[in-house]
Amino acid sequence: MDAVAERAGVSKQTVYSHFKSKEALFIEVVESMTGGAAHDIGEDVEDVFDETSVRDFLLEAATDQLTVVLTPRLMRLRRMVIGEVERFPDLGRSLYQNGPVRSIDRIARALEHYAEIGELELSDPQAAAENFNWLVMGGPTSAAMMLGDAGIPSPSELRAHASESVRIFLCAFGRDSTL
Amino acid sequence: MDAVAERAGVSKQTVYSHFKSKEALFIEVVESMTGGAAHDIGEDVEDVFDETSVRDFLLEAATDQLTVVLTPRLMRLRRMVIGEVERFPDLGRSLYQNGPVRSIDRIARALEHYAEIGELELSDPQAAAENFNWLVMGGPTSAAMMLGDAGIPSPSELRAHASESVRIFLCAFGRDSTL
DNA sequence: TATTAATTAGACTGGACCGTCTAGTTTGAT
DNA sequence: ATCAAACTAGACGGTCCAGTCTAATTAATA
Repeated sequence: MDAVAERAGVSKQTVYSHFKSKEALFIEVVESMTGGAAHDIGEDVEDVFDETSVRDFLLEAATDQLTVVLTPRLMRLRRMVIGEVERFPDLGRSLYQNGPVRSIDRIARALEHYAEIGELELSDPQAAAENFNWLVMGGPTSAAMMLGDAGIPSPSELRAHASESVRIFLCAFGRDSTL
Repeated sequence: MDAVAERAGVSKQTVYSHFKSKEALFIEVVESMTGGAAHDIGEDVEDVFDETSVRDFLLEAATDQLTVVLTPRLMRLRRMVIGEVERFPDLGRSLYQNGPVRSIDRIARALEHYAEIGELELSDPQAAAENFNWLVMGGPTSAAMMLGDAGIPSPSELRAHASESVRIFLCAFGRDSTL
């Protein structure tokens, strides 16, 4: 807390006048950062399915997500929250909701749309969206979690990975016409 | 360390005679646990590709892996290590090597075999194995990381997830004959 | 039996750090 | 100008905890 005050250019007392305790400050930081990142992703691609093909939509969704999430700031946050999950379960839930769940829901809505117009063949959009999400994010995030910021792949690696993930997904859920 | 000594039924001094410091003990615990889990998985399925179909092999590999890794003990270890990655990067590397890397290598060898006998169509077994691994493990492990032990899916959910993952993978890499 | 090595319980040191308190200063509104 | 509210620097108490030290006990070996 001394370091926080110094970094903020403010006295420790002032920090405590804004936040009841270290725990309260920690919680607000996490909620704000996760909410902010979710907003960043949601803004970039907002319900413009109609104009783009499934493949292009998924590719953009994947690369956006990879580039926003795989940031040293967010990865540090994630590591910290995970390390404290047992002490502060709410933080973990918040991160999970504002992170994966939000992205998956957005993708699920898109998949449902593409299924309706006959470009995809799937019975459970939510499940398919989950599979897509983790196919894209699972490897890179896990590596970044355990290997530190050095484990964050380069932008070109991310693009290649996104494109291969989309290919696999479309093999499983795409109609012949879209392949 | 007091708690460790008490739990071991031993004096604190004795703990310190076996382990130079808390950090040293921590490291040995992590290496031992990760190595042990890797051994468990490797043992169950050991180079018996020839007798089983790709689908059955992948299904068994996926369920084995899910059931071994998604254990409260291992998930707690993983959370702890991730939380300390910046302070102890070696621990993270060790966990990554003995966990994901080992599994992926094993799967890559199998995929190569099945490609040779014409049951799979792939140019890069390592990359395909990575995709399979994270398709299977990404969702469940991430949920367990952030939601705590309560986020560990039930055995039946795991089976369903494994089977769906294999289906998707085979859509992308299977030969028509194997579908 | 005698001697040496290992173990034990528990006190203790030192450092880190959260949160409070004090006394003095700045700011802003009336 | 005045008064209240907010801010500042920094000291301080209290707690937690890693690692050491001590004095006594046990185990093992010659």
